[in-house]
Amino acid sequence: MSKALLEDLEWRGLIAQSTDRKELETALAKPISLYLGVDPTAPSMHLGNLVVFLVLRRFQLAGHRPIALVGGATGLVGDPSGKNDERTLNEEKLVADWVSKIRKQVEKILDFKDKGVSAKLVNNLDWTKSVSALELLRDIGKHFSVNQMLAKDSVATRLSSTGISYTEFSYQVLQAYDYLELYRRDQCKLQIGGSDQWGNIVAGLDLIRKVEGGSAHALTVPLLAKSDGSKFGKTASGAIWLDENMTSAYEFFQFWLNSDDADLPKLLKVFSMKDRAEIERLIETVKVNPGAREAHRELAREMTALIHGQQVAKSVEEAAKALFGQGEIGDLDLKTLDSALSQLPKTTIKKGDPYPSWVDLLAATGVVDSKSAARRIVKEGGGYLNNKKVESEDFTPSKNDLLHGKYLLLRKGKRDLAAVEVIS
RNA sequence: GGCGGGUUGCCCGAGCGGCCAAUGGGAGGGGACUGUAAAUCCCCCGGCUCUGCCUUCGAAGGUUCAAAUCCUUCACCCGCCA
Repeated sequence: MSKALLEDLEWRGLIAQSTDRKELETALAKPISLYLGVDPTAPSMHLGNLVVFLVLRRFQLAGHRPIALVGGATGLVGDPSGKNDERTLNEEKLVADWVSKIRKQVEKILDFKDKGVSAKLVNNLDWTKSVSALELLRDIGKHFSVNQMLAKDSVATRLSSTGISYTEFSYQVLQAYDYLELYRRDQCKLQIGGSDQWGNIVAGLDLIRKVEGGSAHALTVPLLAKSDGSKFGKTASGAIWLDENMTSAYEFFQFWLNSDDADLPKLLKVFSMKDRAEIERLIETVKVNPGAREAHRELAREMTALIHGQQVAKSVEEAAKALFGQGEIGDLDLKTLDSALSQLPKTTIKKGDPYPSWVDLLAATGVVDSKSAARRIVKEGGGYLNNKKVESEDFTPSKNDLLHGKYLLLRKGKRDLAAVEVIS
């Protein structure tokens, strides 16, 4: 079991670094507890976080017990890893709010009902907040060598550039303490994380060895990049978030569907829970018949269902199918149109009110940033009403343009859609 | 502490009194080609009540008919010396 899991992770390209492979294999021969932490630095996790959480899920599926740690405490301090500048501290209340939002997302990814290896969710604030400064310095701090702390990449990088505050410098101590705590209370023997977490994780291993004389393990996952080397999981409008209010389910689905063919093999391996044989089959379809985008679609379905639920995934896919279909948009029946448009950003206008001009409408729906941008788009032939190009800047839609007497479908470019609904 | 260099639009980076909303590259956007892909080619890329007007060149003052460009003060960064 242990060997198969590690081999699978290896094949998927999900192992960046680990402590001694043989020992890790041995440890994994029996079910163990392992943990993964996220710091609440935003109201939602994004695809980068998801990668590592899916690895945690893979461990759970292989029979191990996952502990998801949300860093209510560490999030207040700020991790210097991978950051060029000191971060501004967030309000406690805000962080607490983010913690609760992230919790909900974690609950979708891991199985909390599994009888044997039910997942567990913890918040490091619970054991950190009552520790006094003196206790921390005497009981924990004593085991840290500043020499070693300074040598850590995250710290060294900052020392040679913009500097680092005592607060962020102490981050690794807190994270190490987390590992120790989980080692003690849950016999947690493995911590996983993004490859930028290696230093922090190792700090924990050292602490466990010094304080408890115990041995624990570490495994990191590579940071994901696209085939062209650019950062993965970013679009023009920013990161792809798991929160529906930040990245709609429709956008989320479209993100996968529109992925570069060249990235598909990697994406499938990293994100999909499908087995190796199935993934290899899908990769083959990309080569044989790329235009069909079967693999894109499968992945989009799987990911959307995981994060937004089966139902939503289905309706979002249907919406895309209807809106991008070959036929006349006006031929869609009202029911299909209703549900398709419900997935899009929408603005309303009151029945009887004068219709805004074409340019105003584009700007109002948010498909373009400003009226200037809207004019530009129209001039360039990138504005479409009900899937028909409208090149005149002074055009104003009218009642006759309404679909089923209530909708206008706006589009910028090839796939940026929005809806306008006339309400009474 | 002393001397010198820097801070420009999303990022990098020119400009160094009027011709500057500001050269060039990247990112991004539109079009063509396609498959709601990539590559390629063409075009665009501060805002608005758009033949004009308004706001931008670290911050605040000042000189001038006119400043991103000159002067003063402040903040931050980077070198060299102590």
